[in-house]
Amino acid sequence: MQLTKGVEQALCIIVLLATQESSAPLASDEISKRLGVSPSYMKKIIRKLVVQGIAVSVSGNNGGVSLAKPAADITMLDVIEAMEGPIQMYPDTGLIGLAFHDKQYTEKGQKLLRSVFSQGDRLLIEYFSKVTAADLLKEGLGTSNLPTLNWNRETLSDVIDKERDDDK
Amino acid sequence: MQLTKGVEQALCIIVLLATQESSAPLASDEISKRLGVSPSYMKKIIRKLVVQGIAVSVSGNNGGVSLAKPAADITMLDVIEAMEGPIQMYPDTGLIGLAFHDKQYTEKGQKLLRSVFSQGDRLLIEYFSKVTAADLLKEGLGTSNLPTLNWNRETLSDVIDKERDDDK
DNA sequence: ACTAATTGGATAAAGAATATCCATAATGGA
DNA sequence: TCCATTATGGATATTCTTTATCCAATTAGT
Repeated sequence: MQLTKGVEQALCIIVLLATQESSAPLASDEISKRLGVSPSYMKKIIRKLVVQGIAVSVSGNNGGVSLAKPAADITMLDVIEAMEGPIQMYPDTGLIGLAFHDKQYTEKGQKLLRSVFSQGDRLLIEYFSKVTAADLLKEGLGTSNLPTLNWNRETLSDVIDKERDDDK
Repeated sequence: MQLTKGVEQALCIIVLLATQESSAPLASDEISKRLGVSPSYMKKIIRKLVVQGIAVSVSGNNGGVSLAKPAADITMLDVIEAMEGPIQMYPDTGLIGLAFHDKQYTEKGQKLLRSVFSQGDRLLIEYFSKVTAADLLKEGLGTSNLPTLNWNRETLSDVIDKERDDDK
C-alpha cells in the first residue's frame, strides 16, 4: 500500500525539468548526480516518463530530456502511473475460487470484491488527476512565475552554495 | 500501489470464520488446507488478525480461531491495516532535501507533498472504513441470514463436491 | 567518416514479500 | 499427570519486485 521511491524521484525530476531553460534539454547524468543515484538507473526512470508522454528525450551530443508538455498538463496521476502502471489495488489471484468450490457464489464474490476495490481505485484516480505539477510548483515556490536556469551548468555553483550552508 | 495477497487471504479467512458455527473455533490447519498454503504460514496470517483485534484464538485441544466481533463491526480498513499496517502512500525518503539545497523551499515542498498524499490516504481510509465484512457477506451470498456450518468437519464433503465438479 | 555525448535495452544485485520448518508454550481430555 | 492438539515465535528458504549496473545503439558536431 505504498508507492515506490520512483514516484518521489520522478517528482523531483519534473521540478528540475520545469525550471530548466526551455532551449536546452537536461542531461540525465546531471539529474542522477543531483538525486544521488547511478546514471544508468536514472535513465531507466526517465525512460518511464518518456513512455508515459510526460517527457521527451533526444540522444546524442547535447541531448537530454525535457518536459513533453506544460506543467499544468502533467497530473500526479500521470506521474504515478508512469512509475507504477495503472492504479489497481486489488491483487486478485483468484483465491476465492480456490478456497470455495461453489461456482455461483465464488463468481459473485469475486465480482463484488473487484468492484469494491475498483471503487477505491477510482477515488484515487479522481483525486490525483486533479493535482498538477504546476499546482505543486506554484505552491512550493510561492509564485507562478517559474524561475528558469540551466541545471546542466548550475551544478558547480550549487555545490558551492551547499558548502557555504554547511560552514555556518 | 497494490495491496499484498495477504489482504485477499485475510478476507477469505473472515468469510470462513463468519460462517463457522459459533460454538466451535476453527483450527488454522483447516484454513490452511482450504487456502492452499502451509499451516505455519497460515498461523502467521491469523496472528495478524488477532493482534488487530479482528479474531481471537485459543490454543489446545479443540482450540482454533474465531471472530472477535460481529462481521458488521469489521471494516475493510481493519483488514487492510491488519495485514499491511497503516495506510500511508508516500514513501518520503527526504529526497527533496537531498536534491535541492535550499532549506526554505525544500521544507515547503516536503510539507506540500506530504499533505497531498495524506489527503489521498484519507480518501481511502474514509472509503474502506465504511465497507464492512457484513456488507460483503450479505451481497456476496445474497442474504443477510448467514448460513453456519462447521468447517472443521465439512472438509471431506467439500472435497467430494470438488471431485464431482472435476469429473464433469 | 570519426569522435564524443547520450539515450535505450539486457542483465545483475539488493531488498521485500511470501512461505516453510522447527522448537516452545498453552489447553483440554484420558 | 501425561498425551494429543493447537497456537506462538524465531530462523530460514524462496520468489518477486525494486534498484542499480553494464554495454550496445543513436545522434550531433567536426
